[in-house]
Amino acid sequence: MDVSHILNNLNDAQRDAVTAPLGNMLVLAGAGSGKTRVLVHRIAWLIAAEGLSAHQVMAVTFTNKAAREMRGRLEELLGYANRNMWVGTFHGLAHRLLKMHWREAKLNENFQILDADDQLRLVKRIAKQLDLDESHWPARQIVGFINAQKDEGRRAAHIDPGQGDLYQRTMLRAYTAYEEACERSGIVDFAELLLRAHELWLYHPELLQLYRQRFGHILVDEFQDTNTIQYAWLRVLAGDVVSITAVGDDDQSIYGWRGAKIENIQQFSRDFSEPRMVRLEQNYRSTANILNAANAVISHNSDRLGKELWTEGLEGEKIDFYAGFNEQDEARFVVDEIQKHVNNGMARTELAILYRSNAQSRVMEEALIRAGVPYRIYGGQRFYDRLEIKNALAYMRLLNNRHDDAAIERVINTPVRGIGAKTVETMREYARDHGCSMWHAGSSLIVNKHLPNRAASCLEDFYNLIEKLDNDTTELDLADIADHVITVSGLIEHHKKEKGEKGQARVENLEELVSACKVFEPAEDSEEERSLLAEFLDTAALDAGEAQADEFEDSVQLMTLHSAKGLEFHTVFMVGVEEGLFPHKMSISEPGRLEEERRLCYVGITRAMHKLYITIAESRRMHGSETYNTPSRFVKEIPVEYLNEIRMQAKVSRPMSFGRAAPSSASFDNYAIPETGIALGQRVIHSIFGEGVVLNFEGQGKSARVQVNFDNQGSKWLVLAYANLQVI
DNA sequence: GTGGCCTCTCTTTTT
DNA sequence: GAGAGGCCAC
Repeated sequence: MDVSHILNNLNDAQRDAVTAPLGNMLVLAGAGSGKTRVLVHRIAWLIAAEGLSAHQVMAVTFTNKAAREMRGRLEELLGYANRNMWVGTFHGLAHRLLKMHWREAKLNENFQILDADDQLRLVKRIAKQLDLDESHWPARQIVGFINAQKDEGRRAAHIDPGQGDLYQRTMLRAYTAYEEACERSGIVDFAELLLRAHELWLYHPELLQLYRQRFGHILVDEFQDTNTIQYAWLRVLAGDVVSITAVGDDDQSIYGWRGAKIENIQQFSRDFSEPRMVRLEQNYRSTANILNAANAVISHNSDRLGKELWTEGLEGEKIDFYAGFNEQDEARFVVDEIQKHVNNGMARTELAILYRSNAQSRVMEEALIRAGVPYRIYGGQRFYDRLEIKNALAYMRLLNNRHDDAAIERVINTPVRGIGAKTVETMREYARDHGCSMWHAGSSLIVNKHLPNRAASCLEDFYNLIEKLDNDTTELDLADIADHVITVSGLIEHHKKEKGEKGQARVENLEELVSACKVFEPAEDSEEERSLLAEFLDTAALDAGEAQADEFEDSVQLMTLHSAKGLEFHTVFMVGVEEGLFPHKMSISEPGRLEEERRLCYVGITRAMHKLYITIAESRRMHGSETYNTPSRFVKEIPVEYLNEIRMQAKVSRPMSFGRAAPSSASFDNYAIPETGIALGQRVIHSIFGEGVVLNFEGQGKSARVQVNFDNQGSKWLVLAYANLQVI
């Protein structure tokens, strides 16, 4: 077979990795060194040259986006779509296994996935049952504990209750109750997917045997992000039978907070026999300036495996640094620059705005909308995470599985139908006492007449509604089911009544859900026949639903630094690179977490191919109050020779007036800012042109910002606002 | 049981 | 600044 097309355009190191004989291999791949390329080409090589069938290859990634990308590139290279290949996220593959072997995993056939939001609600209810005071035992903390335990592969039963302090024992009680609740209603959270899949191997050697025989080779992307349970799952599956190609970069490990262990990279060499090591250090993505800046930043981390990226590429432009007066000004600068690039003919998809936290996207969005620039946001509030969508999905889940307590809790009284807290609490108690689901509890309560008449009849109406929905939709296709559900349940009506644009948007989202159902296609590789509804619900839980958006419109890309990993853009704007925001203030005090932030910065810088902008806002409104920020320490770690600081100087030569007391001649130098006592012009820190001018002044132990605009006639400067008097 | 109004809190990243 | 929870009047 001619395999030359698989090896064309690979450098020596890449070719080494691609053509390595079957066996364990660890590829340390720096940013932009062709990591995905190596993975995809290696799979093609294994099939073409090593004689594996697609059926025998498993490829694991972390995000659905990465999985889709890999599938797409494989199809391109192989020339056909691969239906048998197991390509997916850890969670997706675990889910697939559990669906196929639900009996062995001791699950209901219809088990549902509990997402983060529903998990938090469930834990809140449990904490209440256990009489745990919210202020002492925040539900978030309990969730954190439970997930951390699961990530380490520990069930409640594995933890010795005799050991530990009050904290441990309390957490353990909650964990135990939580496990029972999930068990009762047949729901499985994200971490549980991995844990159960691991236990499937441990408790069912015959299954393990089967899969060990089946898989000839496993490839793992982003290996530095594997956590304990994921590593264990791979380790057990592989045994000393199946070989693994692990690709990773310790400098890009950014999921420590989720239990990821960089150490797994070192562990790999110890656990897997005779691993071949390949280092990919030549960067094909970024210009030398960008790469040097990235190298300089990351070199401040200790405990690195050691790797220096180099490039044969051009030096390139310097990194532009811009300090905005506030977040509005920062956004305006970014959008102005974007428009310049677009006017020069650049595709908008080649421009990305990257930020530390989702909350920052809004200001950028508003500025883009004002300028009429199409954009697309990844992540953030996901489609399937929206309140109204989750409610609609909860109804659909009930059609699929009446015993899904999380779904019942969500919609039993949404829209309101006279089933109040009291009734629901009675149901919970009954369910707890009898170890049954809420649905079961409710019907028992009705039959045994344990409820006040009015409550009973309201509850009965709800049961009739669900049964009727189920009956009416058995013959319908997915989109019609969704349509039926949102109408008959009264959800549409409910949101129409909401005032303001919000209700309208929610109605539109619900309609969008119907459209999503219309175009939904089940995973091509279903090995068991399952209802389309069930498949849709699983997809909604595991996939963010980003594929819905029109991917092909030419739009500027907005996303968090985390979700940018693995992507590249011609021009990148890293915004809000301020101390306290990035690195985030929650991470500054712990050296380990600070280093993770720095790796995140490294990831951000290395997304840029040709041009990088770093911006900050000196003052930023966050959560309703103003904060004052200085450039991030990471900016200061970039040697100045790679930076170009953009500062605009205000040159004001016209007459101007300061509020009521208009000066007769114009110069900043001779006036004090009213009410502050600061003499203008003592020292202009910096200034910015926009609609008007914003000036920062400093002197006499104080600083101030003044916004100056033309008056209506455009002949006089007027001070519009002085802001943010600050003692320094 | 419902709905309006108040206060309080919590602020990161994702499957 | 938004969302959740508490409180109160109907």
